[in-house]
Amino acid sequence: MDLPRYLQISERLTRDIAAGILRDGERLPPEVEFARSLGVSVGTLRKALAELSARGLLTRRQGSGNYVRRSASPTGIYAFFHLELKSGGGLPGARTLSADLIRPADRTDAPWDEVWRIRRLRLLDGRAAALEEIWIDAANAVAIDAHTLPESLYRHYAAAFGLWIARVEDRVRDGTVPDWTPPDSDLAPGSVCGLVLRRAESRETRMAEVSWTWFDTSRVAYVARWSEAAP
Amino acid sequence: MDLPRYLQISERLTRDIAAGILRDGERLPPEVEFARSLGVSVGTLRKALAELSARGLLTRRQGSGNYVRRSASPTGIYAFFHLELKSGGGLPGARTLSADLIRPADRTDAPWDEVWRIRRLRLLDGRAAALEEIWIDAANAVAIDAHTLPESLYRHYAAAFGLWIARVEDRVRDGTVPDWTPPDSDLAPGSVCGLVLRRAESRETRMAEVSWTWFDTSRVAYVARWSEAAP
DNA sequence: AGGAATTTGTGCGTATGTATC
DNA sequence: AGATACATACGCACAAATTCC
Repeated sequence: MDLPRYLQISERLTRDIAAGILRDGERLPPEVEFARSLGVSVGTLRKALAELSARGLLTRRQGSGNYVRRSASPTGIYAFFHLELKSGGGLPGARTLSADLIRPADRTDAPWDEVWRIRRLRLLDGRAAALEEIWIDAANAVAIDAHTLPESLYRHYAAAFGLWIARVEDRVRDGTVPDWTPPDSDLAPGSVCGLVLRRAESRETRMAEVSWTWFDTSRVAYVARWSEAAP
Repeated sequence: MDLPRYLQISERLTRDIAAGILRDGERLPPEVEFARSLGVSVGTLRKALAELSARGLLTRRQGSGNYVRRSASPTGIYAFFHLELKSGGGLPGARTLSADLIRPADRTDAPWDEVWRIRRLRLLDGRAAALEEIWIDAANAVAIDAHTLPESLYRHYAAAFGLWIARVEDRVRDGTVPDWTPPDSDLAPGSVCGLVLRRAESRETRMAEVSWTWFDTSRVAYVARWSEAAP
């Protein structure tokens, strides 16, 4: 699968930023010169830079230059996991509880006939923070074994099937305690605050659905950050 | 204030979508034809359409056409207003309750010495949905009169002072009922669900701070949407 | 202070590839 | 298979912001 050249460039720059080859605040070469050294037209390079700018990894300043913004960069894998410790951040982790192939015929809003239902305990700094339930369209997935599931499902699916998260919709709403309880966790199921719903799509096909129920609202919060370029 | 032509076009289309002139699912004319009728080049039109697509108001399908997506649409000016009707969408509006110049010395986390405190009732489809409190750094603002405040503070400030929202952080947390009550509204102050905090920045200087307290969680929800390009 | 050089922003046009109908 | 429509890519000219001398 040949990616378009502008995406090849933006991806390479993304890796360079993540790897520290391009440092925070560093200025890229002027566009004409940079484009020539990359062997593409200025327009193509500009489209790649616009990508990075939209992702917040780059600041483009007219008359000045393009500057790397490593600080504002989401950590990639966890970019769409919006639960954080109130004390700030927290390293996300996951522990798989179960993975079953089920037919959710009883739910009227079920998007597919047959799904893999994965239930995980999400951790922040090693401590239980939320319950996670993932539905993956069985028609587009592959056999899943709870014992071999890696911590980062995102990376696993990206590598194995070329899937990626194209769009996400968070919806915080009144919570209801799920009817499945996590084993040996110190969660207090009475203190549910909200529910976040997240969808992963590939092109036009919705392939997965995720929902979180988080507990202990005194410690864990929903935090979302947005960026926009100047008008 | 002369906006670039591609922004003029995207803004006009945004208004047309919000106003219902362009209906959900409707297909726009082919790009060449549309561009000609607008009197711009195809490239300029494409840049406008890319704007709308990034905002989620448009689905662009290669070989097929451009389709309006009203359902998933933040209306541009309201792109950072993340409260919606649970039934989907809802046209945002605002009614100013008060605008005062105060010195919040009592609050230890007050970011500035003197601020304009604007209190507004936010509406969805004309019905009260949330209370909004805005703090604007008085040193960087201009005298404010509650009676002449336009509905869209964002557009007002963008036009008058060249300010824009550069970054936003939403933080949903346990709510406390504000100590100021809205006049003649049918809100039920007992059903507070959460609090959203939003900051507007200009370059590196934080200049404003916004918080919402929304009521009636059976009707209004917090909804956030995200997009990411393929890896 | 001011003007020239540099650098990105906007806008136009065209050719070709690729998905859809 | 052919026509249609969007995606990618190239190149150029001028505007606007910044930087530098």
